[in-house]
Amino acid sequence: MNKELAKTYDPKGIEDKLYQKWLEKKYFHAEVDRSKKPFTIVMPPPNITGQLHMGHALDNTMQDILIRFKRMQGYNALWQPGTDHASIATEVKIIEAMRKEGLSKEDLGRDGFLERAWEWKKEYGGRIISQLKKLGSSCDWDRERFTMDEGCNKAVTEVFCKMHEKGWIYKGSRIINWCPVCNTSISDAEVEYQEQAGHFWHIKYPVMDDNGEPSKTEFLTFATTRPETMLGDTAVAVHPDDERYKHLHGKKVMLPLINREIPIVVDSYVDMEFGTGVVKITPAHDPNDFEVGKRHNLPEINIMNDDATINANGGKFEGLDRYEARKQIVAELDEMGLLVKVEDYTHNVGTHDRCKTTIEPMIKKQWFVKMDELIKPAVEAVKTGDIQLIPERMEKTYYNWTDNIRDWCISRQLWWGHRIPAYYCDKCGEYIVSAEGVTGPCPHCGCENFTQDPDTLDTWFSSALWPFSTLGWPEKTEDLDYFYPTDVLVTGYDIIFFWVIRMIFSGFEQMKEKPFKTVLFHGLVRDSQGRKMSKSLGNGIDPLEIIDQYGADALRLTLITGNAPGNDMRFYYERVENSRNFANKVWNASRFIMMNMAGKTVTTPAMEELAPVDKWILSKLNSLTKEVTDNMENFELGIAVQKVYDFIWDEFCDWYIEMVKPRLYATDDAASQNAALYTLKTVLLDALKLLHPYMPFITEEIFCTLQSEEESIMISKWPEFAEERNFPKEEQDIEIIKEAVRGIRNVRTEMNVPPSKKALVYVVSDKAELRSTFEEGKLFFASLAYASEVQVQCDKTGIADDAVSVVIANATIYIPFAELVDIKQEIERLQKEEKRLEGELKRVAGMLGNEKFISKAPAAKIQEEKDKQAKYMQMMEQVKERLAQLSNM
RNA sequence: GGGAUCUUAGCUCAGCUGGGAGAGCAUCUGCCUUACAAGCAGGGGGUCACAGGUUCGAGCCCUGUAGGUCCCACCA
Repeated sequence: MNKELAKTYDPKGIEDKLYQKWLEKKYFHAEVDRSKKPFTIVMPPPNITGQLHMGHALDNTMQDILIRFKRMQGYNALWQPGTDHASIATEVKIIEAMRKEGLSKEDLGRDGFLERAWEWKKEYGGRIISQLKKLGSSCDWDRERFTMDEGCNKAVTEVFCKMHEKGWIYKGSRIINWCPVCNTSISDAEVEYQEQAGHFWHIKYPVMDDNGEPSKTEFLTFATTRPETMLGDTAVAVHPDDERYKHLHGKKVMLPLINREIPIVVDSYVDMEFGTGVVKITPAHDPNDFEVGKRHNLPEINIMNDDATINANGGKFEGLDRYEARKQIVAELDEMGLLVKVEDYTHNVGTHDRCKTTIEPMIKKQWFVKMDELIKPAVEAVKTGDIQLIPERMEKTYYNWTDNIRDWCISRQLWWGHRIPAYYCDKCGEYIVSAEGVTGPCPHCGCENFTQDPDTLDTWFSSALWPFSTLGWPEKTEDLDYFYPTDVLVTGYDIIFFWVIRMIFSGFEQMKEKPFKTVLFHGLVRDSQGRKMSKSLGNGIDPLEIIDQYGADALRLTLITGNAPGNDMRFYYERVENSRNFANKVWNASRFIMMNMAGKTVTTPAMEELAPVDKWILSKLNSLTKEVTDNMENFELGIAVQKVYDFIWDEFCDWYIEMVKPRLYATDDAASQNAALYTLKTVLLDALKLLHPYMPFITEEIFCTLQSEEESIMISKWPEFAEERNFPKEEQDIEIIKEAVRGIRNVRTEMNVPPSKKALVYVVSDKAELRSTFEEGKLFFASLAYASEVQVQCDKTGIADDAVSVVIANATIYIPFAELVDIKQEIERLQKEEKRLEGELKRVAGMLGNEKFISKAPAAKIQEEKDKQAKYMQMMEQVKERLAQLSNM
C-alpha cells in the first residue's frame, strides 16, 4: 500500500493538515441535541496579553483529552473556549508600550486609551488561540467568547445590578490595598507577601503633662517598621491590663513634627508581650489600626497621594516619596532625641502580585461584594460532594479561604474593563445603579446631569460568570438549559481563590446551580531544576518550540504522564524525547502492518482460524480497554495512558508482532496469515483509539491510512469491553509461553561443555515448567507444561553457528549462545528462587492460617491464595529436585 | 502562628480502598535480526527519611522526630 512511508515519524506538516481537516469537518462543533447526553468543559480563558506557556499547554491538554474521550464515547461534547480581557495585566502592558512612544494614559484620554486597548485585543487576542490550535485543542471555535464581548458585558451588568439591589454589592469607605504604581486598589487575593529585610525604629512621643505641655521627662516608647505613617497617627494604644501604662489611661501624647495632641487609647488588640506594649495608631494606613480607630472614633488622616508621595496632611514633608519621607522623618526625630534605637528587622511586606510594588493600605471609597451569605452554598456544595475537587486535599485549601472570607473589593481604578454601572448626580452626588444608564432627573435633587463611576471591575468579576455567561446568560437559552451545569473544570491550584471559588458562588447565586460537577486541578510545570518558569529567570520553555521539534503529540504525552493531579511537575527534554520515540514506535508498528497488508484483502476470520496468540492479544486489548476507560472516567489520565503505552510497546510490539512474524514470513498458510493480519489491524486500530485523546495527530494519520471505512478516528466509537473477545484460556496459555521463552533466554549452561556431552537445561518459573536436554548438539524440549492441564508442544528446535532457535506456537525464538550462562549461576539462581518460594509459602500460610482473613476476605480471594499455595509448593518441589540434579552433574 | 504536602533506584517521579517494590532517563553487556538503532535482548542498582505503634501482614493506616516545598494569616 504505502511502502514509501518514512522510517521515522515526522509530525511536521501532518499536524496542521489534520487540524485543518477537523476544522473543515466541524468535528469540534457542538449544538444542542436532546438525543445525546451533553458533556461540557469551559476553558479557563487565557489572557489576551498571553503567549502560550507550559501551564496553558498542560491545562489544555488535559481538557482536550477529556473532551475527545467523551466525544468518542458518544457524548455531545462541548469545549467552550474564549479569552479574558485581564484588565490590570493588559492595561499595564499597554501603558508600557505607550511609554515607549512617550505617551501616557492621560495623553490619550479614556476613550482614546480604550480604542488603543481594543486594537491591542485585536492584535494579540488571536495569538494565543492560534497557539492553542497547534496543540490540537478540539474546542468549538465557533463559540469563542471574550470576557468583554457584548454578552459578557450584559451578564456583568446584570449581576452587578441584581446584587446591588439585594444589598450584596455596596459602596463603602474602607481600608483597601493600594498599588501606587498601577494606581489602583487591589483585592486581598492579589496581595503577595514577601519577606524583606527592614528596620525596626524605636521612637518615643512625649506625654502631655497636666499643664497641657509636652513633658520633658515622660515619654511613651514604641517601635514601628514604617515611621513615615506617624504623620497620620491619631492615637497611641496600650493594653487595658498593662500595669506599666495604667497611670496614663485617658492622657494624651504630643505627635512630634506635626504637633498634634493625640489620645492614649486602651484596646485589647495590643499585645503586651510584643515590643514595649505600645502601638501607634494610624487608622488611614494600616488595616488593624483602622479597626482600632473605628472602635475609638478616631479621625482617619490620609497622608498620602495615590502615587505614595506625602500629601498636604504631612506638613512640610508634602511631596516627598514615602521612602524619602521616612528617611527625613527618622533623621529629624533623631535630632530631636526622640529616636531611641534602630534594629534590623525582617518582616513580611505586602506587595502587588503583578508589579511587586509594596502596597500601601489606604482608606478609599470602593465597591465591595458582601461575602458572608454568598459563600454559604459554595461551602455546602463541596461539603456534600455536590462539587468534587480532585485531588481531595484541595478541599482544605478551599475551606481555609471560605472560613476566613472577607468582603471582596471589586472596584479598580483602571480603564480597561467593565465600567461600574453607577451614575453620580453632578449636583448632589447621590448615585444610581442601573443597567441601562440613567434617564430622567435625579430622585434626590432633580438634577439631570450624571457622571458614570470612572472605575472598572476586578477582572475576576467577569470570569466568575464565565461558565454561564458563555452559554448565553442572562438570556434563557437552550444552551444553558442543556449544557449547564458543566461537567469538569480543569485548572491550576494557584487560582483556586481567584477564580474557582468565585465561579462556584456566582453559579449558585445566579443560576441556583453549581457551575461544574468536578474540578480537576493540576500543578505547575517547572523547569528541570524545579524552578518556576519565569521571564526574569529566562528559564521558560516555549511549548511551540517543543511542538516544532518533537510534535504536539509528544508534548502532550510528556505533560500528562508521570505526575499526579495537583502536583507540580518538572519538564525534561529527555521525557519529550521518550514520548517522541513512542510516537515513532507506533508509527513503525503500523508501518509493519501496512507493509504486510499490501496487496492483500483482510477478511474477518472464523473464530477457529484465530491462533492462540491472536486470541491472547485480542483478549489483552479487551481488558486494557476496560481498565483504561475506568481510569479515564476517574480522571486518572496519566495512569490510563501509561497502560496504553505499555500495551502497545511491550505486549503488542515486543511480543505479538515478534510471535506473528514466522506466520507471515515463513509459512504460506493463507487462513493463518489472514487471521494474523486481521488481528494486527484490529488490535492496532483499537489501541489507536484508546491513544487518540492523548496523541490525536499520529493516531488520526495512521487510522486514516490503515482503513477506509471511517473518515476520522476522532469521531469513531470508543472501544468497549466485548465478551466475545475475552479469551482467558488463551491469555493464560500465551503468558506461559512468554514465560517459557523468557526462561529459554535465560537458560543456564556451561558454554564449554562439548555438544556431545549431556547437559540438562531446566527452567522453573511461576507459570511454566520447561525441561530440555542439550544432547548431541540439539536442544530438545521434552515438555512445556503448566499445572497439569495445559500442554504446549514445541514445534521445532534448531541450532546454528552462534544461536539456538526454538519455535514455539509458531514463533521462532533465537537464543544467542552469548546469552547462555553457566551452571554455577543456575544453582545460585535456584537457591534464590528457593528462598523466595519459602517466603511466599510463609506469607500465604500466614494469610490462610489467619481466622480473621478467612472469615472476612471474599471467597475468590481465598481461593486465589490457595491456588498460589499449591503452585508454590509444586514449584518448590521442582526447584529442590533440580538442585539435586545439578549438584550431581 | 495555622494548614497542606513531600521524603521510594544515580536523577525525576508513579504506586488507586494495607496482601508478591515500578516507569522514564542514566549505567553495564550483547546485537545495524528483512516495522523501528528514536531500536532489540538482557544485567546491575532500593532495610520505600528516621523511631515507635496498630495488624497474621505496612511504601500505604496512627503517633512522634528530622529535613524540603507550598498555601493562608500576620505583631505594630
